[in-house]
Amino acid sequence: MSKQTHVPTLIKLFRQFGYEGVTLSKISQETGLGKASLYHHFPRGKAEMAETALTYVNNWLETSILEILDRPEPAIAKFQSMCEEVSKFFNEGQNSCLWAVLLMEQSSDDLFHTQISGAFSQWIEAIAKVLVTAGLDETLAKERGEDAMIMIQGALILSHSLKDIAPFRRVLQLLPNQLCRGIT
Amino acid sequence: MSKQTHVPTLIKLFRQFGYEGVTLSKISQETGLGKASLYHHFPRGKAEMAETALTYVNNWLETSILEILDRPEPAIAKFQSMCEEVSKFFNEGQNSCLWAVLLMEQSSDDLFHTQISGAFSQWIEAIAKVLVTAGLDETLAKERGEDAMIMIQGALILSHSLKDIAPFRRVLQLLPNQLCRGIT
DNA sequence: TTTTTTGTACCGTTCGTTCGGTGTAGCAAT
DNA sequence: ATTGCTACACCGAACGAACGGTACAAAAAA
Repeated sequence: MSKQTHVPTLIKLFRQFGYEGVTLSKISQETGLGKASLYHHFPRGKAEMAETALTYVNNWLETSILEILDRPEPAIAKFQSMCEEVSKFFNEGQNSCLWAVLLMEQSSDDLFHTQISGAFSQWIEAIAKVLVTAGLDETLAKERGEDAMIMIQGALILSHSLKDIAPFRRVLQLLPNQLCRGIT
Repeated sequence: MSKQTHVPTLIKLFRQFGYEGVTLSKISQETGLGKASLYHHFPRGKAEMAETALTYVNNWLETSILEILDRPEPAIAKFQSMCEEVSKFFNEGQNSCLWAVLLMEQSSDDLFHTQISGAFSQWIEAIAKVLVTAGLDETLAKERGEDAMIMIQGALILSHSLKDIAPFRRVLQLLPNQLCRGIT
């Protein structure tokens, strides 16, 4: 079996239990691979497994989200498609965000911080670019991009805490218009 | 030394490394207490140490935040004081939130989820009550309370990711007016 | 003295990791 | 068709280290 086969399992585990919370036994159990086999695919061990999961998510950002925001469509339509994709990715708010999870534990921070920080910046920049093209001031556009990250991440935490996906749904429903407010 | 003396250290450790990321060795090192002493103060071990840290934070919520929101002042003034207190508590966005950290690792979720969920609900309810008193619709008021949680938590994650406290500061600066919008 | 607090040594378990392989498929050369 | 060789995916068993936790007696405080 290919190495890529087990990446979704890795993502699921790391975002559910965090880096320190995931054990090789759990990974072995969930993938059906022996511990030694895991080291065949990921010679640098647990760190490489988490990095691979992170790379997969960052790839989702580039191929799904950034692609949507680059389409030749009106800004509002792009943001609506983006929010649909986000909702699908996070299973309507029931999944947590791998970026946020790995950010929290500062132990492994330096290992992953570059990738995570870069992902956020890329996403913000892409949203800002859409808004600037639509005629918005550059500074304001970037703030709106940051706002999008803030609301998505905050909504994930709140929904996760209350065990109620309503806040997440509401945020994603209002976000497109909120980003476009004041655009001709 | 009293048990309460070392609670801030516990909070610092758990929010920095997460529940699984904190080891008794680290705690022993940071507090200067031997393992036996730790088990004297916290007979149920690591879980009790985390619970104590969590209880301390929940106590901060009740004595600081909920007290502010219960003062006989205009809504906008209450929210401004609240945001100042929040900014102080999170060291202008440089600290992460213990609630969010412990929420992330679902391994220990059932142990802490009740306390965390309760804290969020209390805070939301207190904000909503202020807004209802100021004449806002009940449903809308509760949504505004949720929005406050969303923006604070989201801003913490973003600021932590970008290693830039500007988004956190901006959110806290705008939050009072945002909560009060549409109030006579 | 009695109670509370601590240092030290230790317990069994599990951690991430590594060693030394097995089984299988392909692929030439014989 | 058989042989030898290589590449690959896989795994059981074990490693040293560190984990959370405990027993117990010395020491400090009351």
